[in-house]
Amino acid sequence: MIKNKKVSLADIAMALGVSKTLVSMVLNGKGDENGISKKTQERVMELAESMNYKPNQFARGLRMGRSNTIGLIVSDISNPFYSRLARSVEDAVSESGYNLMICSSDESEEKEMKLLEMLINKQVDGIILSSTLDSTEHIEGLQNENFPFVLIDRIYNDFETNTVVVDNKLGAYEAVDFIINNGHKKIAAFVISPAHISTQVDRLEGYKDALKKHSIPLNQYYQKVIPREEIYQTVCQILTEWKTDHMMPTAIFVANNQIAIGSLEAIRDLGLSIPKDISIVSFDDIDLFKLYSPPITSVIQPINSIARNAVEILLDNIKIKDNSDSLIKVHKCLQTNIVVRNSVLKLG
Amino acid sequence: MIKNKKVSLADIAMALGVSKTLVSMVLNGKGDENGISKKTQERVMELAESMNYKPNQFARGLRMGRSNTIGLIVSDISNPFYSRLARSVEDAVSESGYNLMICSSDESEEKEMKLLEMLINKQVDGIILSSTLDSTEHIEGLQNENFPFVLIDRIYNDFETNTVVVDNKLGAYEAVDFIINNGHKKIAAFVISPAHISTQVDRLEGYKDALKKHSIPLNQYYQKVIPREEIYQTVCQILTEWKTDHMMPTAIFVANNQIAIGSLEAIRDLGLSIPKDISIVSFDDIDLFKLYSPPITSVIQPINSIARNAVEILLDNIKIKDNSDSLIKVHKCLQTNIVVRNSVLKLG
DNA sequence: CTGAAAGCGCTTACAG
DNA sequence: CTGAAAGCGCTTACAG
Repeated sequence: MIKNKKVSLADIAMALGVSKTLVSMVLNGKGDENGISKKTQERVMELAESMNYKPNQFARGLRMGRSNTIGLIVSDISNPFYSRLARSVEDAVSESGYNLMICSSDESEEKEMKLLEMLINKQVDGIILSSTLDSTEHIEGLQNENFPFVLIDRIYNDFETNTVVVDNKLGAYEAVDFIINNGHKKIAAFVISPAHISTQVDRLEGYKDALKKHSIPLNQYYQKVIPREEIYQTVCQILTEWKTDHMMPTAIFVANNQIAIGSLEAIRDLGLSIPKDISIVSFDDIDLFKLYSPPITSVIQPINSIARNAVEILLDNIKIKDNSDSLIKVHKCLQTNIVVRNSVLKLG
Repeated sequence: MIKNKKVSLADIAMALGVSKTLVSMVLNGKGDENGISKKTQERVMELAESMNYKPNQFARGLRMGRSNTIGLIVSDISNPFYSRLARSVEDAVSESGYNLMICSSDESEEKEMKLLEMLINKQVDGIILSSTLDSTEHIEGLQNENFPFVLIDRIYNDFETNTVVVDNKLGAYEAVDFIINNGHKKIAAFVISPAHISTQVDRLEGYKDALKKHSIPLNQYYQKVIPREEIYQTVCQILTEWKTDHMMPTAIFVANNQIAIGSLEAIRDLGLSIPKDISIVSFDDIDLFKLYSPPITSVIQPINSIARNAVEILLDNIKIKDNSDSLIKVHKCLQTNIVVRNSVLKLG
């Protein structure tokens, strides 16, 4: 039975004929260190239990300045990558007795800043952020105020803070290297807008590195930024353009699951067949890839590990802040894995 | 620039040489009704702005007894149906100035009860709940205490409260009717565990109704509850069993997207082809269905509308509670749509 | 071993 | 038109 009638510390103290101080100490596990007799402690515990006492979180937060809540900002919680990430963060965080507030920034810098402000205003104890911001100005602000946070998924080269990422460059490199090793030379890359996001920049870098290593000349014409609002249409356009120009690549490296979905649709609707007409490898693994025909080769991110690491670092930082030691910045760079399926044609 | 240095009402009052009362009134838009001069109001507003004043939410919450936060409990935020729902709820709620706390119950009754307690303890102003609970005991508890909440997706027949659902029975009926109209007679139904959940019960009802209407005898052997922990294995087993028994149905109605994914995989791995060997229609539309070959016919739920309705009802209830009028229970039953693709074979 | 008291920052009767 | 004061429920020095 869930009770709503609010029982307060005072009620318990009153009923027991002791002070609120004593009750508070006992309930917070500070009975022993304050030398409260075992008997008294037991009486307090029992009564609190039987009265179904729950400390008022507002009073507690007001007094202690902490909420036991952490915030998570991602671009869109309905994107399967982020919803899984959120799920892992939720689990990790709640194991440590924290609650989670999940927000979607919609890739809008303005919205993200509002969200950041809102979370801080709600006095979350820390934030895990996959930022859409182009400049680090606001994030540096957080840092200067010693506010605990960790950047995941997307980071900034020129700015030192807590980060948990995947080796996007290497992951992309391996994917494209795999394509090349299957005999391909005309390989395109699709990156999603906004193209300044580090994941997209790094994956494009990895793509270029792989081509370079195999002495395949880079071709701007094969590097496309797909606007996230109209993926399908844009890919159709590009494909048609390539076709009329007689410049159709034999393979495409897709840097993100959303572009992959739109591309798969476009490729199918234009009557192209994978991998006969065009090979494809995508970043991010989603259910669809395993079940598509043919199954799509893709680069898997260790989502759970990203979440666990981020939470661990954040919680450490929150604790350190409590002790007012100085914060040490930590970086985690996790490895991706390539799952080979049947979307790349063996050439020659 | 995000400021962390906390500016309080007292700081503003002090700086302006007025009382906290006045500042509080002005900032809460009660300046006019308390006859504060326009000039004073302006001075307060300006200073608050320039000092970047943000009211302390704990103090506010403690004093007013509300958090401006609402809770959402679903079984799993990483399930695409729920992640989209959560996203819509997030949008709707934030338009009204509320924040959202999303939690996953993992279909565990125990976890759900803890989550419920936690949210109430955090004093969320209301809860939107897709409950996994078999009995309504705890939910009735909430109701008795006049705590604002609305049940979505999953409901209870024997218990009157706010609900927003989809017409699961009709949706399933239409799907199965569609299958029958394509000439099928041996039609199986897959439902996910726990089978007591209203969505699964209702969809199975709809399936039965359709068969009855067309005078097709019901066959227990074709009605399967698939345990959510091992969907793929179970479906493989069932399919093999049907095959050896020479009882293979010509079509399957799948009551949930998770079973659909596992079933598609099982069907493929057993070398069966859709729709030649077996036809399939699923509830819930996910990206996969559109892109699968063949594309899967499915029943679409109006996710955004479910979310919007639930939020509207909840917020109304929260307001009513503030006015301490009595709460009126409202029920919304939304219609599903069937998207016909190519997963059902035309027989005869 | 235990308690009285202050104070976190806000809102809201109440008083003038 | 405006302010002094109480109180929401907690934790934590401080005192004994």
